[in-house]
Amino acid sequence: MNIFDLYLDKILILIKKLNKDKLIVLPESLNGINVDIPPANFDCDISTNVAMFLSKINKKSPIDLANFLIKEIKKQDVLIDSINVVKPGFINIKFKSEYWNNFIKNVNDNYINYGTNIKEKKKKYLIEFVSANPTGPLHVGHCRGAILGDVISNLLIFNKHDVSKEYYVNDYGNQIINFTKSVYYRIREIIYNENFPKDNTDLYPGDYLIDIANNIIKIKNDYKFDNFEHIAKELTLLSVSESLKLIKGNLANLGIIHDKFTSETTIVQNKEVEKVIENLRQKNLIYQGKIKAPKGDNDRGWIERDQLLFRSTDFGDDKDRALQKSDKTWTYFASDVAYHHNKLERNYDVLINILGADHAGYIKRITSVVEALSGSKNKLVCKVSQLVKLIKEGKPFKMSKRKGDYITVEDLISEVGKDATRFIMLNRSSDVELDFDFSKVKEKSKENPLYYVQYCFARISSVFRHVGLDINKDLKMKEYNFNYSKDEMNILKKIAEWPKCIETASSRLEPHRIPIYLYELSSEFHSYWNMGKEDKSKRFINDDKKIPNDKLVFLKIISNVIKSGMSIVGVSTPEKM
RNA sequence: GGACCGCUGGCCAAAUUGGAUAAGGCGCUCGGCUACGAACCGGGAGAUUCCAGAUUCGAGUUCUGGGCGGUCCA
Repeated sequence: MNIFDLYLDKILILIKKLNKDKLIVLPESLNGINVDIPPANFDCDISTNVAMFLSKINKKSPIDLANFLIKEIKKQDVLIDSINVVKPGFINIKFKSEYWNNFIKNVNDNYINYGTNIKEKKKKYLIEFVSANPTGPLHVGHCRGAILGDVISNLLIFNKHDVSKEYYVNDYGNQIINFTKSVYYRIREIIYNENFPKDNTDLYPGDYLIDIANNIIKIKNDYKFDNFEHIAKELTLLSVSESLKLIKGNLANLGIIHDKFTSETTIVQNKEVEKVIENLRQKNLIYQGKIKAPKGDNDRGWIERDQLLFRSTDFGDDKDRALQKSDKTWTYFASDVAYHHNKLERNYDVLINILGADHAGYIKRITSVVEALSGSKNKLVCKVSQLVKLIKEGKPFKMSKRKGDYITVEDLISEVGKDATRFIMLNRSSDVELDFDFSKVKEKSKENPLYYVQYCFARISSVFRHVGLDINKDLKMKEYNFNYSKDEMNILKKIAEWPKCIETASSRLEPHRIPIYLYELSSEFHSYWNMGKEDKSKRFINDDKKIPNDKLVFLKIISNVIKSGMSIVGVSTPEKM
């Protein structure tokens, strides 16, 4: 129940009728007329710009047109308490308490789905996120995109879409060979007491490799591990599988479970790369050619090579992209093209990729390919999360996988906790770099906005506890004829904004709006709570140790919205803290 | 050289997607627990929204040009 959308529909019907009656003129498109939340300092519930929008075409001043329109609006809506025209031409409407009682009843009766966007057409989504190389456990840098992807999934699911969460495993190529070699040397270190070649910078030095090595030795106790080439294939499979175990464990600790893991090796072995290239060739989008050196880069010794290229410039990319290296092996891009073709063949309405800022340059070429293969520009949506700037003891901290010098997801969770990690990573627009001061977050965990919202829920729970009611049970009300105070109305109006928050967050893939909304709602609630110290009428429990029905419903719908918001964010709402 | 992201009080930042007097937090400052939980609240100081143009009833938001920071470019 989105009261803003509902009222917009009403207004659209009205102006169409007025147009039919030749009382006003309408432009071709009515996009731009909206019904919104008025600023806090106006004593009204909703606000519309309809008069300003129509003023020009009607050759009337917004104010005059608004004055005409408010008479018509008032005629057809008996639940309006007051309606007036303000400065540039806004129409502000305040509803009678009957309207709000209906609203509250509706919200309370359907609280599980309150906020769900019922107008949205149900779609099948495939969302790919994390997809970190399977060469070790996840570190803090992976965290943000992981949480972003997971919460976007939750949002889409909340809006009743069909969502499949997928992880693309890059288990093919040089990185993986080096990784497997590293495991091999660790195994030899354990069995034969040989030193791990620490000066070989191609290898991965991290200690977790020792655990992986030990696990593999247990599984393959009949192996001698005396010739890398002989066992490379099997050792690769084992190493990747062990590494994925670590990663899945990390993700599970963050509260993230993917539906499917797709292996790059499998894509390549099934000849899917050849198939998709043939497909593109038939569309005349493939050719043998050379890429020009980037300008201003002449001093780095650019050699022009003859390569198999995809015409991504046809789709707005700034250069065509290589599918095959000069040694005829496929590029990373080529297998990714095949992977996206694979996704497309599985018939989703929308594909979403969550990428880190360091891969943003990759977006144009991959969206180009998907457009080429699917014929649709909006089939693939890429969402970039900007980097997390790590700060340790006041100084920027550069992580290096090579040196084994990085903060893992496990470190983070054991220090800060899953819930706080999720909330912090989400509390900011993904377009903005995030300063993550490791030591500060540890110290100040109590200042974390997570606790602020959780505390709000805990306070409400405590009221329920005091009067012997269960906050988790449905609240049945026979009658809704309450008269809420102005302070209470402000909070209820905030509750009315919830569906709008969900809609924007979901349509724009901006889940950070949810923690921000929850914080604002909590803030208004805490403020109201404290009023009870000075003014007994604002307390929930009265002198008879009972709670009046109006206050009970009031608390219940607030707690429901917090609970449902927090579950989208993927964090808990404890009843006691 | 190009692409993408950002630029809003001392610091971190939000902004109903073009709306009304630009939120909130940290820090600073003054105040509030004999409690439905102070992990909270109230008051105060602090702004030319990087610069210059343009679009219009109206620009932090759109467009053009420029500046700074970040990320990336077989």
